[in-house]
Amino acid sequence: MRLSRYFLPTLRETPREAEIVSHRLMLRAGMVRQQSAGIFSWLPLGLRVLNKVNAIVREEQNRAGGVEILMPTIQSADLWRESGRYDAYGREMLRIQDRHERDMLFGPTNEEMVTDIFRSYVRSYKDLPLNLYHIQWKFRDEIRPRFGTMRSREFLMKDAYSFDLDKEGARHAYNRMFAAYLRTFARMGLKSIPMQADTGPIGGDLSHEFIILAETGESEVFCDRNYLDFEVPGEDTDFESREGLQGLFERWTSLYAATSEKHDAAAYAAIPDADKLSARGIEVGHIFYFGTKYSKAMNAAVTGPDGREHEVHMGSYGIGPSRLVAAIIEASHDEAGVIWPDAVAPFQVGLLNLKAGDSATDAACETLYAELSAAGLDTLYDDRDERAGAKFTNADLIGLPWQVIVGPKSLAEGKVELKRRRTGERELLPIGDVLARLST
RNA sequence: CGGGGCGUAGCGCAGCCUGGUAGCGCAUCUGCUUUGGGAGCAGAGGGUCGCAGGUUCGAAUCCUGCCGCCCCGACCA
Repeated sequence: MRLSRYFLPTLRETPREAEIVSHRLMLRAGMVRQQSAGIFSWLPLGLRVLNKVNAIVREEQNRAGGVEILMPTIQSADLWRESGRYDAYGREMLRIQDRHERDMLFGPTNEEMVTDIFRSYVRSYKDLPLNLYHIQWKFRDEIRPRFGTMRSREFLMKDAYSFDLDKEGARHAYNRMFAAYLRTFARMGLKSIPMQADTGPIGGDLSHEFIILAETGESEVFCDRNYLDFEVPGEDTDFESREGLQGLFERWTSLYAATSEKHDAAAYAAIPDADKLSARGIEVGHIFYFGTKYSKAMNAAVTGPDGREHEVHMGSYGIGPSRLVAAIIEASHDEAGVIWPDAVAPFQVGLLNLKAGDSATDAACETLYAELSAAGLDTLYDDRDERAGAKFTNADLIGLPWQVIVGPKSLAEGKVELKRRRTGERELLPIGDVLARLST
């Protein structure tokens, strides 16, 4: 993409409303625009990141056996009356009426709807297990939205729902998501730690919040430092192996980790001092087993091998991609701007023509731009008629992992400069070596 | 919902107390000069001062009501 033809409205100054660093940088880097309290437009750069995040989420859901669907944002109140949640949900749910004065709502979540889909089609245990997920906009009319897309009213959520014949099956479904979440966040350059979460009326140990550590995180968390060095399950993870995933689950829950709501001071005190970690964190995922709560209320049952009807055991599994974008920035930035992990960077390479209009730098940049693009590297070519300083500042702000800097001085020796955003390291290399260097 | 704060040009702000024809920086446009870390000079454009009432000869400024946004607390992907 040529920057001169792109839409990247970066700001030199920080809009007043932005308090935390991710919100400030998302506004300054021209990623989002707030349209109303907690409601955002996603501008081109922000949308690219959001799509990268979604792609990783989708790949890992699919790998773990999830099947993607897409349910609507607007739901009928009738479904929610069946489960009893229409009255129970409270004012966080945005209630609306259509022209026929039928009660509708902007979905805050989709348990009812997915259960309705399930019960409409699935009759036999032979069709289980099933895990349906979608990535869709949700609306929760938060009392106080804040922190940009970290806590917005309209937000993107990946929500998956598992259906199993019994609790043992549901536990395996849970473990699949557990492993998938560890992989998902790790691929985004984040170290996530599963922490005990409130299980509500069901009880048991089957609810975890996935927390990433960040100074500006919303929750206070306590855990064993050794989690940071735990090995994340690899691509070769066998999601069919009940024993394997159960072992993984047990390993990743063997040490203490809890948010302040579930904090057990005595258990924490038992951790050796050197391993104690008290920090702030951001919840980026939440997985939950809730048994037959909805299948019972909404009559979602299958015939089992015994010839009898069984209400299915369900779980739900959320990830907030629009929050993750902010969370990634919270975890990865410096004074100059964002530092995108390679996997979610809006472009992999920024190509800086320090003297647009100069025939030598223009020609070199055109060649490099064509080569990089042909090699499948997403490249943002800063071909604007701006001063070098403006281009450097802008490139650092939007945080592309690599900067290829083409200026008249080094070009006279046939060289260009390669800068790694994360470390600030620069190296001069022959222009012909750039592609090979970036392809590794 | 309780407490606090803010709405003046695209962004950041001053002006308000003590009413008198709306200003600064950045950005934008034009020209010249500059050209490796958000350039310099000269010029130009851009504002129903959040909205509605009221007081006054006169309101960005004083009064009343409303709307919007932000921060702190209780709730949440």
